[in-house]
Order: sequence, then C-alpha cells, then structure tokens
Amino acid sequence: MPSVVGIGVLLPGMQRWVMPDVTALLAARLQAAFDRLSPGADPVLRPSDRADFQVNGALALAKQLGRPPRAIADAVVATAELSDMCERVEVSGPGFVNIVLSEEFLVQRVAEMATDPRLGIEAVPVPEVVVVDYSAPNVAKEMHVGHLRSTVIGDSLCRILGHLGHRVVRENHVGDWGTPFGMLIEHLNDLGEATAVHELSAGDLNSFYQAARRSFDADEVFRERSRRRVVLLQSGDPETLRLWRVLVDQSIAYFDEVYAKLGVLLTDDDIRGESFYNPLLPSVVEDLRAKGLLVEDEGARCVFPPGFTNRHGDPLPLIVQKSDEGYGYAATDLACIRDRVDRLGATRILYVVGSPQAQHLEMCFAVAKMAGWLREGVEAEHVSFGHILGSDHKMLRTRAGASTKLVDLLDEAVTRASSAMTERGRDEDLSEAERIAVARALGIGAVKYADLSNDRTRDYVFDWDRMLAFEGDTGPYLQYAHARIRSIFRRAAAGGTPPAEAGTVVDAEVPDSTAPVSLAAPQERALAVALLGYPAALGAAAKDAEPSKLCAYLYELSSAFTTFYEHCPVLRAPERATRESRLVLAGTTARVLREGLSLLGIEAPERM
RNA sequence: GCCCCCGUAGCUCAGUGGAUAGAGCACCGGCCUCCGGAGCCGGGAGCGCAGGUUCGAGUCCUGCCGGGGGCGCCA
Repeated sequence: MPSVVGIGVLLPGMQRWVMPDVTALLAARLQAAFDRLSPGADPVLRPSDRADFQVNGALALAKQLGRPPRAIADAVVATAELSDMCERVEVSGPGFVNIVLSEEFLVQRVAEMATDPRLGIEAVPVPEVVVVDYSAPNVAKEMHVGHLRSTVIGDSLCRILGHLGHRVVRENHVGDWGTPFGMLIEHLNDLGEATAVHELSAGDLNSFYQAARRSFDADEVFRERSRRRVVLLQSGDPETLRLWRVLVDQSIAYFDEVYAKLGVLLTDDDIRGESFYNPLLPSVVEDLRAKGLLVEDEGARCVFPPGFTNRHGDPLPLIVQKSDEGYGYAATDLACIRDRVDRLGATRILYVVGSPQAQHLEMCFAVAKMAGWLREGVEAEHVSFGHILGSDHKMLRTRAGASTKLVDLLDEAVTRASSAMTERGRDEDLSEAERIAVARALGIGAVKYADLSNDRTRDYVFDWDRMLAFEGDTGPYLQYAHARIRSIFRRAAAGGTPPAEAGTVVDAEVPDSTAPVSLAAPQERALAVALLGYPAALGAAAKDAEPSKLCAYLYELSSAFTTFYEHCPVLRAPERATRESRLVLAGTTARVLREGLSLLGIEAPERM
C-alpha cells in the first residue's frame, strides 16, 4: 500500500471554510484593481520594510499603458477594495504603493488563527497526488551522510505537502537489484547464512560489502560464481531469490533502525526498490521501440533526447538496454515514471536526489515526455541538493577518507547535545528519561535544521558548534523559543508563581484562546503580522519544494517573539485583559513553532 | 573541450526584476530587583571582474576569473 499523509484533512466534515491567508486575500483584492487597468497584470505584491506590504506593479505597467506610474498607482489605490483590511494605503516614490494593515483587521485575523485547529492553514482546494522519491539507500551498504539530505528534505516535504491536503505517496527507491548481488549472495554463501545474518543484523554492512568486493577483485573463481549467480537471480531461481531476500530483509531492518533514530516517516510499506520495476523493463524497451524512439548504437539500445551532447558535441544517449542485454538504470527510472503516473496517478513527482544526477534525470524526463509517459499535467521535478562539506570545505569524510556513517553522525549529535545541556545547566530539573529524550530531540533537531535551513541546491558547511548553538538560526534556538513559551503557560497554570516542586510538569494549554486580542504595542503588532505570515510561508515552501523557506519563517517568528517578550510583560502585565491578550499571542506563537518544527520533522520539547 | 551549479560583511548564510542589499556568529558600545540573559537596544563592515538588456539588476543576457559537479553501457 502506498503511504498516505494528510488525507484526513479532506474527509467530509473536516473540510471547512477558512478565510484565505492575508497575502492571498490582499493579492486577490489588488488583482481585481489591476485587472481593471490591464487584465492579468501582475500587482507585484511584496513584503516591505517600510510598510506591511508594497505593491510594485504600477511601475511595470507604466510603459505598457503609456501613463505615468504614479497615476497608475493612484488609480489602483482609488479602485482597490482595501478599506476593511488597511488603515493606510499610499503611493510613494516613483509609484510604489505602501500598504499598512489596520489593527482591527490584524486583531480579527489573529483571533481566528488562535482558535483555528489548523492555525489558518487552508487545505488546498484541488489536492495533487505527489510522489516523493527520497532516501534510497542501497542494500548491503551502510547509510552515510550522503543519504542524510535526501532523507531529511524528502521527509519534510512529505509532511508539508500532506499538511496542505495533498495526497502524498512516499517512495523509497532502495537499491536492491543489479550485478553486485551476484557477488553479495556468493559472499553470503561463503560466510554461511547464519554468520552472514549475524554480521548484517549487527549493522556492519560495510565490512560485509567490502569483504565481498575483495573476494570479487582477488579471486577469479569467486568472480565466475558471482556472474553465474547474477544470471540465476535474473532468471528467478528460487534459492537465489531466497538468499537475495535475506540480504534485503537484513538491510531493511537496518534502515529502519536508522530511520527510527532520525525520526522520519518512512516505513517498510514505502519501499519500492529497483527489483519492483525489474519485470516492467522489457515493456519499457518494447514501447520505446514501438514509438520509434529506440536507436541501436554500439550494441546498446538508446534513446537520444534532443538537446543533450557529450564531450565531443555528439548527441548523448540515454542507455536503456546495454549491449549485453542487461537493463541500465535509465530503464528502471523510466519504468518508475510510468508506474508513478499510471498506477499511482501522480500529478507531481519529486525526486529528492543529489545535484550530480541533474543531467541524468533531465534526460529521463525528456525521454518520458517523448514516449508520452509524462503527459501534460504531470510535473516531474528534480529536488536537487548540494554536498555536505567539512570545515575544510571539502566533502565530509572521516580521517581515513571514508564517508561518515550516518548512525555515527547522529549518535555524535545526541552526545554533543547532551553535554551542551549539562554545560548550560539546562538539565537540572529534568528526569533522566526526559533528559535523554530532550538530548535526542536537540541533537537530531540540530542536524536536521542545519540541513533544511540552507538553500537545498547549495553545498553547506557542516559545523557542530554552529548547529548546536542555542543562539542564532539553529534548531535548538527555535526549540528553546517554544520551550520558553510553554514555561510561561506552566507558570500561568500554577497561578503565576513557579511550580512548588522542581520537576513537576504542568501541561498547560492556552487558558482562553478566545480572549480579545489587542495590539497596542508595536512589538505586539509585529508579532501578529509575523504569525499571519505562516500560511504564505508554508505555501512557498511547498510550491518550491524548499523547506528552508519554512525554516526562515520560523526563525523570523521566533525573533519577533523574543522582541515582543522582552518589551511586553505577559504574566506581569498590569491589566488582566492585556495579560490574556498576550497569552493568546504567545500561545499561538508556540503552536506555530511546534507545528512548523514538526513539519520539518523536528520535535519541540515542553522543557529543555 | 562541452554542459550544469555556485561566487553577497572577517565567518556561515537570506535576498520571488523594485526604494537605503538583510540575518546570525565574531567584534565594539549600551541595558540586568531579567515571566527561562540561550536576551534586548545600538554600531562598523559586503554583491568576483567587465560589458549589455531594463524606468529600475545581487537577481536577466554575454564574456572573463575562481570553486564544485557532470559528460556511453555503475546507480
């Protein structure tokens, strides 16, 4: 069964009318005004540092309409229906329109958000079927840092898209087929099944693989056995398949351990390994041949999508079937696309795959379009990402030059988080069990946030001290901001005084999220505006498949909160009404932080 | 050789063609009877180089320089 995330929001009865978010609402109003001047003209609505928003569309329209930009801006201001939202709309400079939202509007929207279980996030009206291809470890091979990015980014995208109401199908394209399995199965035989299983279940996949490799390189007899074993595997020999299954199952059990440690959604049901597509490969080749796309070249069956050339400037082939009749990975990738469109009904396919494979994927997409498998209305996107670099700005490796094992990295993160807590005396009130859980949340969260908060497409420098810092744009900082707000509510629940017994956890919710909100102080207003930006930020992250946009938003929100918190006493507010209003602001901030972090796959502890 | 990505402050990074290019770290100066100071307020410092398109370019185009990646039977 394909995995489904977030389908719940589409169930009858749960679907409810939620007002469009502030940005969308404003954009719609402005669009109507611009349409009257020039149908379809882009208002160019942008956040502004000198107002809440600015509208730049008038300048672009000036030349086209042959009118001064200020006159156009004036016309927009005169005709746009903004009076219920804004307290000031004015033309400035060469023709910008500055928009300042009214306090009444902000108050009303924050109140709606505070009482909305979905925090103002509207389920998309037309859900897509989004297939997310990510993680993709190899059977009988250790997961290393190279798998971190794909797994973490893909996980977050699944969560975000699912939360927005899309039907998400997770696909873990595990490397479980191909010529190396001849060698691996023969090595398994040589070790003896029991010994091999023991070694693999201990998670020592690398030494197993490397030993197989050594035999293959050194021993001609072993090599020949391996080749014959590949043929047996391909032909479906039951005993060979059984041994193959042993390797696969042991590896999957190991992957599950890593996924559990990492805290991602992937389950065994999401595994759609290369072996799954194996039976579909002949028809891929047949269909390409029938469509006249297949070209035999040097014995290999290829498709030459236009626009791709090799080092000599000659057309570059996508090799579908090798000269030895075996299928190349391109065939699998093509079968995969077809399967996702036909069987799963995908309307959007995300490949969370490293940037080196950009050209290969482009070629696959091009061929799939030529063959009609990727039809109109189905988007295939390469969600590309860069390398993780060490402090020397080179690919992260151990001293020995091997790529770092993912489990080692994660264990070190938790260890470092644990000592950071002790150093800062943050663990004094926590029970041992809670201390361990928090250290885990902090360490894993720090690694994930460091990865997710960068522009995917770029390489980033891996730096323990920076990612685990409790200040700056880090996971722990956001978790801290959340924990600090929760602490306010524990105090509020205890009558405004600290709990009598250290270690007592009072799980307090917002006492009254329907209390009237006032935004008299500028820091209160700024926090309200930041809160209302949540839907737009989430939408942008989903549209661009870019979790860093959600990270940037959450960091801005935290900053707005700390400024607010510094200047606006909550529990010590002089008036009861002010105190309750501020509790609503703080409580809503905590909820957005917790939900936002969870959409990144990061836990938000109550205390830390 | 060809193709792709990247080059923004001392460091790590944001910047969907719009006004004076923003953060964090580090540094400097203020604020502590502080609901968690892991903070708040303020400061200095930057778009690799050269052209071009545009009313407007960090953003788009061309060339160059520098870094990374890819380029036929591995995935």
